[in-house]
Amino acid sequence: MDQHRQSETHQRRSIGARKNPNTEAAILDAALKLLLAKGGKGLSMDAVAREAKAGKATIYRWWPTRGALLLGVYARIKGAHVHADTGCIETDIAAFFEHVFEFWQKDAGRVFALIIAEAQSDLDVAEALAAYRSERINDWMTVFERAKERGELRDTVDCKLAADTIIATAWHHLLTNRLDVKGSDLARTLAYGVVKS
Amino acid sequence: MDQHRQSETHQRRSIGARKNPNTEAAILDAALKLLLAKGGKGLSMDAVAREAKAGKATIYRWWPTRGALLLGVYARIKGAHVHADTGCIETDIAAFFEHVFEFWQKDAGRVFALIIAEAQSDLDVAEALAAYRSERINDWMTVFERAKERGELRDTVDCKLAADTIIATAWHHLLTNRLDVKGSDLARTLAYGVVKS
DNA sequence: TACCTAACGAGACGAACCGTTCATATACAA
DNA sequence: TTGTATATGAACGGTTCGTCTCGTTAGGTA
Repeated sequence: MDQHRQSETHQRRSIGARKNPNTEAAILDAALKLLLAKGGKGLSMDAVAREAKAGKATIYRWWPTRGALLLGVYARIKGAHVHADTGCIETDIAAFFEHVFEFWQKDAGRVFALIIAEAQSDLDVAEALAAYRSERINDWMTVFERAKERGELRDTVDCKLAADTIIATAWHHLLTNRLDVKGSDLARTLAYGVVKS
Repeated sequence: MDQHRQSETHQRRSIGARKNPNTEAAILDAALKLLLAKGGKGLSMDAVAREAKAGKATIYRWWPTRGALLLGVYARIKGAHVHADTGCIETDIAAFFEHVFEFWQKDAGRVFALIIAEAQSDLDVAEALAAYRSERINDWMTVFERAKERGELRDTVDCKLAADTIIATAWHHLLTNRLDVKGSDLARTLAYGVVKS
């Protein structure tokens, strides 16, 4: 019968007046799969709907733009940021680069790079990215202020600018596809600068 | 008559077996105009063709992808890079940031940001951007090596990494829409790092 | 229980965009 | 003058976009 046909092809259906977590998972999985298989331009709403066997209205309901979908994918695969506290700011920075570059070398890097790209032409993504970036800056500011309190840093250091430079370096290596550098080299440059004492 | 109709609506036509410079100018102007008026997503090949009153085949012949068109627009409005040589690396860096941020605050910044974005999903643009970036890195490496020779820098400084950090900082401020910072503040952080002597 | 509301898959719809094809117009060479 | 090569613009089929409708499912509420 007709009412059985769809149940035979695939089972996922409405589970009532609430979001179906299976549907959400299927859509985000499909988006990530397409993204990795066909690159950023392979991620179209139509293709995701086909791949996930979902209705387009369902996708647009939860992720109204392509950028929102990208943010959803990244949130799904992202773990919590943990900052090492080795008592030495240089090794803290080095550990951060090693950790984030390794994480980005799996699928997450391509997703995050596309989010930065999308932010250049989608104001909502830009705002979400700015908020996320602000959190990361604050994380690093506390690390720097801790280091300053224990007398490791020069008193004139602007902690916010220092934090910003670290994030800038990380993003830059992601965007230019150079995630294979040694974190310790980057850390040395950022910790000591260039000018002789 | 039919063969006169098109000549009446607009005059630009083939000038034989060579590129029509008027057409090139009209297309690049149209692309820039759309880009500034409607943002990155307003720049479609169709819209450019309409705005420039040109055939799409003409556009695709000279700029086979959207990214190539972006590169063409940027090349058209970009001036030559000149590096100050004040004898002090910190003020050289500060002058660079002031100069490039001012340049980017006019239309060029939006164009270059979109090129970086496009490079995340277009391999050709990524290669062109890498080549361009490589030139800028080399510029800065010579500046740093000059400073090292006159004894201004620590001997252990990696000039390439230092150059990379400057470009990273500039890009980051562009991508996060913060071109209104003081170049001297950025220069101080990059020149002296954070760690006490 | 009976009704209301909301999520879901499917796909139709017009608009816009993509990349290509084709016919024509022009310059240059033989 | 005639032939060839290239630039140019209009048109075409296919894809994507974002919205909408439809029938179905199931939780929440009275």
